[in-house]
Amino acid sequence: MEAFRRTCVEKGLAVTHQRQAIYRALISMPEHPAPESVYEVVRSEIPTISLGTVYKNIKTFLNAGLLRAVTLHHESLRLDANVEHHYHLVCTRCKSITDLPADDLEPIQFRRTPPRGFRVQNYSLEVHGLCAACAAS
Amino acid sequence: MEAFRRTCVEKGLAVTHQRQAIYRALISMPEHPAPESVYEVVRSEIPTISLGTVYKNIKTFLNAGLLRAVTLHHESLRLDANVEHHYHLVCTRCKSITDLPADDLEPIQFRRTPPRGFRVQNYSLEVHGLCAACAAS
DNA sequence: CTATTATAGGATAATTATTATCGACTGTCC
DNA sequence: GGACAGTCGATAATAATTATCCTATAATAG
Repeated sequence: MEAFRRTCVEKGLAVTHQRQAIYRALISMPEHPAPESVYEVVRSEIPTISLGTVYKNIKTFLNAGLLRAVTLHHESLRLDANVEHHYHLVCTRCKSITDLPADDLEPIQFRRTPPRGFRVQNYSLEVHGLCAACAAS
Repeated sequence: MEAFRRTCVEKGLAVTHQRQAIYRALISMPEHPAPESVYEVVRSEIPTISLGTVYKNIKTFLNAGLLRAVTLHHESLRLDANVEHHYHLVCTRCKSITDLPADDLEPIQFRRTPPRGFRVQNYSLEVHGLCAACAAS
């Protein structure tokens, strides 16, 4: 929480009551919540907060690196007609996706059994970075 | 394309003009398009097709396993306040997400340099399967 | 080959998630 | 303590997706 305040100051962000409540809610929620759920939690502390404020600050926190999105592609469904096992190269700048053959990487190996009785079916891996075009600029 | 027709018959899906055009568009698009882009391409072949039909059939294809979505979480932004490097266990049934410490897996190793001048920044890995609760039922 | 029927398509409205706008308010800095 | 920029809350607007409903067409039996 102290680190949060420090980062806000560094980035020139006002440390408001609402921002602190939103951030506190986020770190208390390990279930990777959607903005709507964060709103529910924050509202129990600040009943007058608006959903727009929650969205705005989540976006602010994402830009400040205080927070991460689980996927880079939540804005729209992206499709893959190649149902063979393979991975993806994703450009963090232009969001383009290209295929990466599975055997370009060493196979994924668990060091211990997955926790909490999770029954593994398969896995997906995205390599993030800059595509050639974006790296050039 | 023959395999497509066979799968349709197996799953009791009518092999319509529109479905074939949509599927043909999909396999011709390696850029992992959004439904809107697929619609644009199909429309050049069937100008009267409706966007709703494209959406409906994409969903049908996903259910039939003819197609895959790049991410399981496109319907809404999912947040992660833990900015340390770690992975995710994702339940394919209830879509719940739990953290998996990075050192539960052997480190990811490239066998060859990534293609197309891609400059790697980091990577994200999701292990898909059934959580304990969903596996029980 | 034609009739029948279930399924699918097209047009459109509705819903959901997210973003923008704008006047009022409040941290921050002097 | 007051000025100013940045933030908030309310609300409207937009974007993505889904549902509805009536018509058209693919599958299939005869």
